[in-house]
Amino acid sequence: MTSHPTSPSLLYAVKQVELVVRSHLDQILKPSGVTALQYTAMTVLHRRSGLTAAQLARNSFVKTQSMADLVLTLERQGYVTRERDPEDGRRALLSLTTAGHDLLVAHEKAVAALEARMTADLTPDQVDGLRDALNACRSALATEPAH
Amino acid sequence: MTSHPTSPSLLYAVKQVELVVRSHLDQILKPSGVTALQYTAMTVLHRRSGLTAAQLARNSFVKTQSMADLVLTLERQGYVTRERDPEDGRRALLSLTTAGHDLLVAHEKAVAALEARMTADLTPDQVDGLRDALNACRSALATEPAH
DNA sequence: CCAATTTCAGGTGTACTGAAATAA
DNA sequence: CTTATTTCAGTATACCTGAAATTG
Repeated sequence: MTSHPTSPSLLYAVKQVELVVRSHLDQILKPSGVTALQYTAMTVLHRRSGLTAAQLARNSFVKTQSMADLVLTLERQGYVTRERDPEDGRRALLSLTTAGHDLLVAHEKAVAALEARMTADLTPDQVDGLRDALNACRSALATEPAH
Repeated sequence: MTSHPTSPSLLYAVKQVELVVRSHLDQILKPSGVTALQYTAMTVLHRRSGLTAAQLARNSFVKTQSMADLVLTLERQGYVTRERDPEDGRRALLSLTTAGHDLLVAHEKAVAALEARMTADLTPDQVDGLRDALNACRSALATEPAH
């Protein structure tokens, strides 16, 4: 349909999927006391240990202070540790603690099941196409959003 | 076990696109003083005038109180009005004011340009496929997430 | 001095829990 | 009585602006 003045756009569709995913993810994570955003940051740290908060922030398109807030919470909860970079005293390198790693493992299955449920009505080819398209969308917009 | 316990997932890809879109949208909307979420709610009201805050909340997979907060802000800013449903005194029907409508019109082009930029590297077929896939993902997860 | 990162101070927006009031 | 909706009170997190401090 191309007749709506503000027809449901792709931007809206992306936001809707993110909202419904987050509502389910929050339900899964509620017992652990971490939010979907905190969990996401932890999965990034798991894959790329030793990042600084500023690097994490750029990766997530938020201001460094916002990510610093989130990291501080995770540090207080004992899921993340902060160590000075011996080669650059300005940097505080982040990594998961054992508790942080355990938390990821504890929810691995439920999160995978959520993703499987989300894509239940798609063919494998459609899933691949969705992944590729999303990555292309991210890349196309991934410029510095003016700090 | 062997490779990535938490490899980049579709859930993560969706979140990444949402984050980068929001960072651009916030830049576009900053002069107006509305956030990306408030703007999104207004586009929904534009398409479906007369919704209640509770209906809007369900549409966005958030608690009614969260949406009530957002609506209150929009009302204070003069973008939304609230009128009692004459047929059901419990309900407060929401609709855009002229100012609210004008705000949507004022940003229509910039938002469309953002979407065009996002999909610049995709073929028209890929865009259609992305839209269909996202809608399927939303539908597959769109159950009541336990109020 | 300049650039990157962190930190501090302060503020608004988002979203939640829990509970109470209102009306069908 | 039950249910849907709104409203009130309080809290934690998310995200921002602006500025200062540290180090390279």
